[in-house]
Amino acid sequence: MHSFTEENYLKAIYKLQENNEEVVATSALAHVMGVHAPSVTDMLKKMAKKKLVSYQKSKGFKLTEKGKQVAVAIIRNHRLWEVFLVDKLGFRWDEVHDLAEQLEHIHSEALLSKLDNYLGYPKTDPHGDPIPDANGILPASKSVLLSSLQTGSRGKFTGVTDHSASFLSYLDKSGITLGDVIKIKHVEEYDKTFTLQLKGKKETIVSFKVANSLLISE
Amino acid sequence: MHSFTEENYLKAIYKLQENNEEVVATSALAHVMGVHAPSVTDMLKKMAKKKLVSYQKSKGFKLTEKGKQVAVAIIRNHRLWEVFLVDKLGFRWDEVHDLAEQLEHIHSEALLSKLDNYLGYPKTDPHGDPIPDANGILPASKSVLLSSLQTGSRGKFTGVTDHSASFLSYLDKSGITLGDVIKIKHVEEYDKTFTLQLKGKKETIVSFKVANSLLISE
DNA sequence: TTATTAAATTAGATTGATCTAATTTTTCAT
DNA sequence: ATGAAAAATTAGATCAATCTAATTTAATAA
Repeated sequence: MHSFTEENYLKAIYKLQENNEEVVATSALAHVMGVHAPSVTDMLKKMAKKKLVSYQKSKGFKLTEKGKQVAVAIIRNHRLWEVFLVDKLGFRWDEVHDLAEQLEHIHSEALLSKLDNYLGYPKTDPHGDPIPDANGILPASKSVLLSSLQTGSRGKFTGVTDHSASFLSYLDKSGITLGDVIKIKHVEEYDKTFTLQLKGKKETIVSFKVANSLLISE
Repeated sequence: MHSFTEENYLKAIYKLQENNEEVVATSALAHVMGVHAPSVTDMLKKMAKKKLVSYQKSKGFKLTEKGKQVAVAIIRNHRLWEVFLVDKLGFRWDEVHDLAEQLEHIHSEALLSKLDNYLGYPKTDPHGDPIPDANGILPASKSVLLSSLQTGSRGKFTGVTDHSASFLSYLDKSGITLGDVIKIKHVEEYDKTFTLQLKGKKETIVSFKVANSLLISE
């Protein structure tokens, strides 16, 4: 099948494409992969030969349908393993990313389908990210950034855009938990600090940086 | 840490040593690893540099204490994952080997210790093989081959020496299950065919080849 | 004990993934 | 529209793991 390295490239390209549907730049990919640009060029040529990416010299590249399928399958693996690690083994949500990065490369349809069943066909991972189904269909999310909302609006906290352990444990410490209903009490003009009302808790003040990493639904 | 390849070499050397405490031959290791002899020589030099094996040119080699520790840790991983796959995910005992070969290379003390706890600190894997504890201690087994026993003896079926899927599913088909108490009714002089009495079942006849792959305790 | 066979090692190549340094292509601001 | 800066690619090396072919070392059988 594909090497771990190839799979990691595919995942990275997928995530870079997610934002805007544009082609991806060599330098951007090199940056997220933590390698130097010529390594990316080399790898892209190999993957282009396998029809995983469409690539035109010096013009950027994007995943083919086949490449997208592989990327989504790996993301499915990653997120299902994260659910396992948190729900079954008792890891915290800020501990599971690196482990899932290893587990996501286990190649077995049978394993993933049994795991999915064992976990009760979860729809989202511990960070609120949607889990693609076995056919690679990813439910479209209608969430928006808390930072884009105005005073008085309310919604449910359903995901994060920053998955770093430091941000996640900051949220734990602040008592902001996935699924909480949040109401915006006030937005400070000067520095865009948000004052939040969490159901059943006292008011919490968070910076713009934090508000800009929280996804809100409904 | 160590590469998957190195870990697989260590595991293979460990298994070859297990039988007799002698040094291992390059050709034997090449055979079980499915590579050609010069690859083994190269790899051994690398591993000798890392003090994982002691190696004297053209004289064979054996694991150092350090090498043994790594090998046992991988075997622990492998067997714990097999328990997970069978007990939690519902795989059959003849399906789990290849999957566990992938899972055993996940590097995380924390993961393994949580998995061990989640599984209830099992002592043996689904094939009856003992699981080393977190310190790498492997309980000595006192089992013997069924083929070495005489008519009239009885004991509990606690393990196999042939782990192939074909042998395991043959046992399923024949109704011979791990934990069964087996009594030897008769051993045919001519071809060493064994007639067995399984508790609560009718008599079963198995070939010497089969009797020679069943481990009996007590 | 010595010649033959078997096993192990060395030599030299290959493949995948990476690097640095040099070169080419693209972008973009004047 | 053209020249400087940025981005991408090519060229040439390196490292890990493997190979084949050639050579050396060890085992063994007459």
